[in-house]
Amino acid sequence: MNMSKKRQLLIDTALTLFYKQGIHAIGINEILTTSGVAKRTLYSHFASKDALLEAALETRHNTFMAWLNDKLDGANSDQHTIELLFNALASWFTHNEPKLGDFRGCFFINTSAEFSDTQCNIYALCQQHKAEVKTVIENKLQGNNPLLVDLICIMKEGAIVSAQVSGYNPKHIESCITALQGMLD
Amino acid sequence: MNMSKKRQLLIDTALTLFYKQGIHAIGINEILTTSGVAKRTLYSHFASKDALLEAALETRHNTFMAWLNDKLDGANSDQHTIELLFNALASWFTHNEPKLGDFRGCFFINTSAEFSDTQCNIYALCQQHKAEVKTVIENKLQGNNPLLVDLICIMKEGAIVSAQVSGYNPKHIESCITALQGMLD
DNA sequence: ATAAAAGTAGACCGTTTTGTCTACATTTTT
DNA sequence: AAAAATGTAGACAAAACGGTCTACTTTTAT
Repeated sequence: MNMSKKRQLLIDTALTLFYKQGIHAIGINEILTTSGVAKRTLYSHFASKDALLEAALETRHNTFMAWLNDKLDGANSDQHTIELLFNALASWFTHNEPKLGDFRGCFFINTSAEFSDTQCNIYALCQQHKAEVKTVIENKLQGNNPLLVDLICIMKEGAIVSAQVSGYNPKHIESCITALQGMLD
Repeated sequence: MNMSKKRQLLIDTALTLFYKQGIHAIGINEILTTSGVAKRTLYSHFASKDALLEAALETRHNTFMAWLNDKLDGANSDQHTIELLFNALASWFTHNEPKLGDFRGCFFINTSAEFSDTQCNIYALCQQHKAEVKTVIENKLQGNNPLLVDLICIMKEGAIVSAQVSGYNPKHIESCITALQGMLD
């Protein structure tokens, strides 16, 4: 059965460990001992480690999209949307978003960094995630302004990576908000 | 001897493979067979795989800084500096910068993604690299405008990551240049 | 109730991992 | 020229890797 409790436990455990430690740094056995599930069970649910990773990416995607939609909900102007978005990111960076877990960059960016084959399914899932996030932002904005959408997304990625590598800096978030809102006039 | 030809060959080979495939995805043995060097030789030069990686990060840092300085050289205005920077990035993304090798994101961002311990030396090297790049950009700009510097760096990271995950899009580069130049007034 | 099906546990397998060791070649010093 | 130090080669080792297999338990369907 696909909705097995163990199956979901495996996905959740894998996601947590993959996100926290990196994919190649985590072995199947560590996922099994952490979750308390047997190896045979894992391989009855998933064909391979990669298949488990794909399921984890899907789960993370759903979690993130729900979180993002929630955060952007109720915006009454583009100015407001930009503020909500980057304040949500700041909250994530400072480990105040329990739904997303302790911040260690973007799971999809990190995963892309570990997979060199841009043709593989895992890479495609990372791309898709980014495309869907962009669509959500696009739809939240009132006017049709592709340049603004691109900039918001680029600055979002830049803010995530900077927070991960160089550490969180509230000034960066403020800079992004100020710069983007300055483009609305 | 530290300047051994074999030593440098090992670093260069490791850098190429690590950058192209990811660090945990490449084993010591692959570096050895590719370079044609013996294992014992590697471990007389480097204490561990991590030590080799540190040397590779250092080499990459020097290469990148030389490339960046070269690209930004001769700018006669902040407007010009921004243009030179982002056009250089675009050229990198499209594999037209032989000094930097085939583009697969930023080696330091990718490396950070694979190492979870933010206290380890490897992470520190990634941070240092980003700080030094920021300093170079800062010094190229005429006025003292911390907000502008932060934004340039954030958009630079965002552009790199977007090009890696979602693919290169010339419009993104143009958007960055336009937005940043719009802030100079 | 019983039979079939699905889930579970963990020993096991071949490969690959990082790193060591012995034996030999080359270079440097005296 | 001889001796000491350094560099090189590749077999080797212990552990960890992803993945399979046999035996057993639990759930589901009739």
